[in-house]
Amino acid sequence: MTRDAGWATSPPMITTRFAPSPTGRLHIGNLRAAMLSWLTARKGGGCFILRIDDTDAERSKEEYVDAAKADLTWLGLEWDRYERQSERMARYEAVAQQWREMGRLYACYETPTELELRRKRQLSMGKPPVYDRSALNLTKDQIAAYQAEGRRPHWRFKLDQERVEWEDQIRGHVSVDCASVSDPVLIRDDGGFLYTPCSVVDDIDMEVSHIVRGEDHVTNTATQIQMIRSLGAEPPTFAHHSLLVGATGEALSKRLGSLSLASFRERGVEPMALLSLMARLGTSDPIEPRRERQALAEGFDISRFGRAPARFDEAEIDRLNASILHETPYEEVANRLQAAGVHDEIAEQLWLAVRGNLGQFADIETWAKIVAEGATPDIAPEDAEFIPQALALLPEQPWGETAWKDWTDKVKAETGRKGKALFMPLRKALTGQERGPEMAALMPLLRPPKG
RNA sequence: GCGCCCUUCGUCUAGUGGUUUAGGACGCCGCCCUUUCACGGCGGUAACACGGGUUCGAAUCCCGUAGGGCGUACCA
Repeated sequence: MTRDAGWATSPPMITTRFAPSPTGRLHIGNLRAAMLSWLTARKGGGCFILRIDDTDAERSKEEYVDAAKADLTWLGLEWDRYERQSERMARYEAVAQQWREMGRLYACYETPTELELRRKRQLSMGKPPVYDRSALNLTKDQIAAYQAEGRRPHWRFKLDQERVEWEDQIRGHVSVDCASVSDPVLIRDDGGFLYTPCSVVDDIDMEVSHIVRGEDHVTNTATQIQMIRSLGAEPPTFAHHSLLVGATGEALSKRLGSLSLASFRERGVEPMALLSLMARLGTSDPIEPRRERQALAEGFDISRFGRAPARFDEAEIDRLNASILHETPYEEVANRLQAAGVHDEIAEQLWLAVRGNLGQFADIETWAKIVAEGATPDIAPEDAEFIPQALALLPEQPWGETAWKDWTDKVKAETGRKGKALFMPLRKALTGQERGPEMAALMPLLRPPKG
């Protein structure tokens, strides 16, 4: 598929896809693949496909399909097109038949146990555990015997024993020798299609131009390129990103449960904190807190990602989360404040006074409560006499902009206290907290403490 | 076991033989702001995994060692 300059007056449309299998919740590793695919499409004004890889009827669950959509929607990673592989079985069947006719797909009768044994034997002899293609040499009688036994065949794609090479947008020049790769099983003995053929057929049919996925697919890519070419199509552009590892460098697969997107949501993480990290982690570009998805797409360049595994540190999320909150204007959270039960009359003032001290949005509730009900004062033993004395000097309500200064000036004059010894006890008496917003800004919203 | 990939400040990384006293971001530390903490602003600290080569000269090239990731499925 070569394009001449005259025809390609506009750049070719970029199409990417994210293809999760609904066998579990989406986790942070999935997000990396989804996010990079989404950004690749969005940056070029292209098309992002959400494709549910649900060909395995046994393990796929509808609840996970819904959950994946909910997770992506929560993050704002909207898709332009939605596909389900389970609805395309007839198409895969047709391609399989085409491959059979071409002699590229052949029936095998080994059981999983037999294959396992054979691999072990090869390993113990110091040989790579590559399928030996013995099914290709089966006689008619042997096949008949297997069938009489009730064995159903599984089907393998016959690889050309050649070196497959491509220019990967992240990994550079990649070369895989297919002579050292087993012919991939495409169809199981129960007739079910595996991931590989469906993916290949879909990517061709849906005109996917850029496949962005984890490096665990690098070897697959070689076999997929052969399949794509066997169908007369041109392989798309590939970008295989490194996988994430934990904060201490351990493989992330061990703790994916605690790293589900749902768990981040439940913990009160802002979607943009997650996206800000994922869009830049692994590049040398600064990981900046962003509130706009499009801003992330504009500075995005897939080729800036490195090949080394990147550490995912949850503390980074918390920092980004806080920074994002600190600079979020009132208009963007007005609805959420209302939902949190903050009175409209004070919502904006409260937000502007308190946002700089929030680690997560829900922290606003603490301050809303203090403002609405008054705080339970926190009085250190050494301030037991000082606080009642100071409270007696509190100005008349309503407290205005100068209330804090008026009060502290007065208390200072009466008691001779100054500096931290003056301000900290007053802060703790009024808010019950030892850290918090600028008191001058907060005081007009406060009321005298309880008790 | 074998194959592929990776290893620069605590973290993400720039760097493709001299322009490097190895750059940036985050963290950390300090200072400033605030007659308090936090928030914010400014500045500083800090690294080429190890061992051999090649070269006038190596973070950069080669070999080896160690460590890590991935693959080697009738998973994706």
